Amino acid sequence: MNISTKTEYAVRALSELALNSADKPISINDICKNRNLPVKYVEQLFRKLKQNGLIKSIRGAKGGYQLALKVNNISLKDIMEAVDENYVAPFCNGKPENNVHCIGLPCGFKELWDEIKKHMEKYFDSIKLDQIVARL
Amino acid sequence: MNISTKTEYAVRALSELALNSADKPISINDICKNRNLPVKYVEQLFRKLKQNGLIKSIRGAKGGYQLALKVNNISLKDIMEAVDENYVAPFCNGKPENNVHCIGLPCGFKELWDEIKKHMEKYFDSIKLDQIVARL
DNA sequence: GCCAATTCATACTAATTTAATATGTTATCC
DNA sequence: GGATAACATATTAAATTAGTATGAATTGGC
Repeated sequence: MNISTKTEYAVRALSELALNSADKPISINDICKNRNLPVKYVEQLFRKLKQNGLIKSIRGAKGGYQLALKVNNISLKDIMEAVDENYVAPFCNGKPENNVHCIGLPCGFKELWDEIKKHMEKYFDSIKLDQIVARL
Repeated sequence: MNISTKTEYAVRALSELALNSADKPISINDICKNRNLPVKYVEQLFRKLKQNGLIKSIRGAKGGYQLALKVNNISLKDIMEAVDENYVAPFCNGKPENNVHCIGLPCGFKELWDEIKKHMEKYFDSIKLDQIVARL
């Protein structure tokens, strides 16, 4: 139960976008230079963020990335979901193959983990990028 | 960001204690037989749970474990904290050696992670063992 | 048209963490 | 004194995560 490096890097990089890409796109290279992040790793994260519609890209020289949505419309949940897909993944997901510990027993744990998951998603969804950036 | 196996196992095993150890202690062997958990692994978890004052033990034959506190006085947070110490551990903890990404920059991220951590702790602390057991 | 800058894509390696096992000691009941 | 069970530590195995390497496709500017 912790914030993954993926999430942390994504938040850092997206903050850079939020602050500096309003008029012209900013390249991963510049972002990583500014924020001291590993270029190739961030590239991977950005591909996922793009697939999830959080950012848009311009290819070729002078290209780079910009936010695809308003800063107040991108939540920490969106970021985590994009970059770290099962960011809330309890062990028992109710599927028999993952539930070897409850053989022959009624398993009341799935419900619990589901509830926790729902709570967390709601909470992370309430934290928006603009609030994050406002504090920097 | 997920519920670790450690936490899951601990909750399962403690549920067994909550249900079946009121009058006489129950051994790890029995718990693990009932709940299909790896004995030696659970032993390790129980040592930590004991160190943290959540359970008490009776050594020797006919020995075993019992809860050291009321079921409504043991929270999911207590369990996680005991068994999975940094169960909420964001990457940037404000210490310089973990904060290489903010060299020369004011780092506003620590605050954010701290706030998240506080929220989670409060939430997990609100979930007590009796509520968990009541659902099984 | 070509070169540099840049995104896009995949494969691979390294490091770290987590899960699980192995071995053995100590205490206690019968 | 033997069986049972907690206690303790070390080791191995598996899985995940972080990071690197390589290279193709796209585009702007000279």
